[in-house]
Amino acid sequence: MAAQRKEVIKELLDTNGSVSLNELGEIFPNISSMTLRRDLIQLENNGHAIRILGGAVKTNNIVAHPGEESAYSIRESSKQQAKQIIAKKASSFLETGRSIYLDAGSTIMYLAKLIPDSHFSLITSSINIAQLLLTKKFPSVVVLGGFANRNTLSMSGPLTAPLLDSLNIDTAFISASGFSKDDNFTVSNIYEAELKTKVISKAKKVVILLDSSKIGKSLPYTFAKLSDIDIFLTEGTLSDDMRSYIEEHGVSLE
Amino acid sequence: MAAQRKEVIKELLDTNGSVSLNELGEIFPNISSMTLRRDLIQLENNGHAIRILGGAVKTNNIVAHPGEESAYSIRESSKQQAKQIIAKKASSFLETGRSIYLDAGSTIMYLAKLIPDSHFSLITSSINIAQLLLTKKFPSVVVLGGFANRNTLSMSGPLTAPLLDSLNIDTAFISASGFSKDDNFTVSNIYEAELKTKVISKAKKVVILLDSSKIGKSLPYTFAKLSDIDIFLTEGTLSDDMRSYIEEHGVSLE
DNA sequence: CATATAAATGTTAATTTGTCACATAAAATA
DNA sequence: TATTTTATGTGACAAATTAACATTTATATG
Repeated sequence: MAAQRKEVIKELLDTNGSVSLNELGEIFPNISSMTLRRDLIQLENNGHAIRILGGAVKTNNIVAHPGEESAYSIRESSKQQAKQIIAKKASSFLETGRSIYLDAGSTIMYLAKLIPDSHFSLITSSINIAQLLLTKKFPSVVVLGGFANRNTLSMSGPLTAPLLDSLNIDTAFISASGFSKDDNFTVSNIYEAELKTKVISKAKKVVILLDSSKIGKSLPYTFAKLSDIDIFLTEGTLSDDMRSYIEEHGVSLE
Repeated sequence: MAAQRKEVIKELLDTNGSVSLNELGEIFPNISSMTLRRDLIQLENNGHAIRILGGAVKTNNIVAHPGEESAYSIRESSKQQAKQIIAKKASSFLETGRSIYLDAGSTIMYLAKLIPDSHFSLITSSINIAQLLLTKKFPSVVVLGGFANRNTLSMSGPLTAPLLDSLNIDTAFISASGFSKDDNFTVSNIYEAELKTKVISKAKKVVILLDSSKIGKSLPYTFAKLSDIDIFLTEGTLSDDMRSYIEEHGVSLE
């Protein structure tokens, strides 16, 4: 079947960076070269590849996030939508020419996708986000090094802090795993908490992105109190109680 | 003159994103198409372009696979096997418990795939390799931060060096874009050259991985001389001349 | 300065790759 | 079932690329 064949070709492109028509001919012995050629033409038209003599090579096509392709439960997909809404709100705080910190996390990933291809100085500790940002032409991208965490695909720990010392941050977009009245912004990993704290202390403006499912939750490590941040973005409707609590602390809530 | 012509072609590539041989033929009416072709081949070898049917396109339009310059060319895809052979050889130098540096580059990517899921301390400047390593359960992974390069998907530059100061390296696996008698190990990017030099100076044992197509080529920046390295891995058969030259310098050749 | 050597360029034929137009088969739709 | 639409196959032809060799131009070097 055609669609399946194209999937295989796309995967080959992803893993090897390129495919030759000869290879394809060996993989699909009873498909004519003309058809394989046409497959590549399609991939080229879709922007997945560009054809070169004898085959094709992959273009700016990134596998953005873990599980992007796979089917989501309705519940999960509604979260995705929430994250996109939040990312959209956050994008209005982007200013060309500024130095911007992008935290790890899928909400921030959506924001990263919305960043226009223009002259920003982008700083991130996330491997995935770095990879996405590098598909753009203009922004400069600095990746914070350090110990890499398998779960978050981001760096933190003692090696990371020194790098930050020589960087200035205009706006930091930060995510959290929990927000509660008692503990405010929390995560489950102490190194990531330390990093976020440090970034927040350096940033002129701090924007928190938090989907409403995380509100009311508390995890082991607090990295910031309400007074440390400037803008709180979420998608749902908060209780009046929570809303006034946040705004009382001088935080702009959207 | 040749150099000037290549400059013009490079500019054309930069401004238009692509050039066709027909265009070039009109711009340089008294230069044979063969020569123009050879110019494009050079640009491809230097990583500035990739050739397509009838011309070439700029590489920055294409996003990267780990690796050096011409990793995208179909003509290189035949080298994948060579790279795997080299990676296989290199894997015999892996020792559990050691601190290992993995350079950026597709040959090293193959090596990364061969690393057993066990307790290594792995250090890398490559985003792709980091991502691959993080799929394993046991090794600890440190990513070097710094300015990210769109083409190689790896970090280098002034922010990167300080991170290395606090790390020890038992064995460093390094790739190069060229090796020649005159210049020894070369790459096309000065920051990457600096990083490799620094890594080599810190490593107790240095293993170079180089597929034979790169032998005899020279790029702008030398990052190491033969005397700096311990083991030279390649797949093809070298000329007796080259072989003895390498071994005379006390380098183990496999 | 002359000559040897290397590097760059030109020429051509053979080979490879690509395109086009049309035929056929398969799938979708009415 | 008939009718479109879509996907695939075929082969002749055009175009681009390669490879091998010839020629020119630059560069050493005695």
